[in-house]
Amino acid sequence: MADIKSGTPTLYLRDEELRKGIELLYFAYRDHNGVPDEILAEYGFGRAHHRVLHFVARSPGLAVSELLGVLRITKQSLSRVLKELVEKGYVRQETGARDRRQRPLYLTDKGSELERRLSAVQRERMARAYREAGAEAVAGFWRVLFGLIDADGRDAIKTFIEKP
Amino acid sequence: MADIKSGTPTLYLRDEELRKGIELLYFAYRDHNGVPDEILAEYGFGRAHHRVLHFVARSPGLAVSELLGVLRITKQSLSRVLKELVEKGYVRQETGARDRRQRPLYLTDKGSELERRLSAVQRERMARAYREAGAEAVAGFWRVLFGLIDADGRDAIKTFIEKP
DNA sequence: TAAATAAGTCAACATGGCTGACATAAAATC
DNA sequence: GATTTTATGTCAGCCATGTTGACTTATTTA
Repeated sequence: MADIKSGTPTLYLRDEELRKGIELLYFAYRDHNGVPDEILAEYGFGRAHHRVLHFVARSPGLAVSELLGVLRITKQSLSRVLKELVEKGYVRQETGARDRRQRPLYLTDKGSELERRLSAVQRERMARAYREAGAEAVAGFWRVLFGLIDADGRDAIKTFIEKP
Repeated sequence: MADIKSGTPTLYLRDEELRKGIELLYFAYRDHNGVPDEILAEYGFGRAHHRVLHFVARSPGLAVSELLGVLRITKQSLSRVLKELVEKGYVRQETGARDRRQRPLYLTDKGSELERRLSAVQRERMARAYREAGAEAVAGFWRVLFGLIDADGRDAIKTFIEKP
């Protein structure tokens, strides 16, 4: 209705396109995490555990503070899941070589195994989507997702992901 | 390190590409919901309320069972947020015309206002990402996201979104 | 008339965010 | 060398939102 007054008819199409992105993002994100959630439940874990496993697998030796920066949660929230992962033998903490206050994080063999199991189902789904959509679509997928990330978020992930 | 032993160099690129999609999806989804979450908090609402507002705005007159089907949550979970939205005057429930057991959902003026406020910030961010990425990228974005959705999920959203 | 369906409700539990306060060890600074 | 800052950990409690299970009411369908 605001559209009628605004006199910019192209806005209709535009809004429809924006809404489509918003909804697809919601449904895709949900289904992308569906199977991993079921697997995690077998272990008494949740999505938060998965994130820790993912980023520790991604950057072995990651400091706790670095992980906090990536996840953008409080240390109390992280502590809860990290503690469980360490106690159950999925994550190992060493003492920092340069700075002995730090506790660099590593996956144990058991942790690597679970991480691979979880990421396998996500990678398979992602691979299927890539295959169905084609290489050009994949490049566009990355570009738009990157554009959705906050300015400081883009900065924070620079070490992980180069600008697509 | 496992990679060095595996001897399948083509796998590197592929896995890197899949991981990139997985991580970008995580960061983009998080930031996409950041500002709306803050706005919702002003009203004492959460993301679940936003979803209800979104889909009721999207399909006025939606039956409760249809909303449950789209959101894929239990009616007890929905009940909690729907009740609040109705009590606080953001959502209105009528009695179904054809089937009087149904309670078609509509946004009140107040509800529409909030929904527009929430969707505005998401649409602005999405528009910025579209603009930065270009029209071709947007098409690819849709195609890959669609491919990430479960087979039955694709079915369920047919009424909302045509296959990109 | 009986059975199925749409919606609502109560209770209890789990996950994973949050704030606030405080403790310890190590590094950095004065 | 003493002090301050930093990295990490911990306790306690709150909130939002998902779950299961059991049960009710009104209405439609068979």
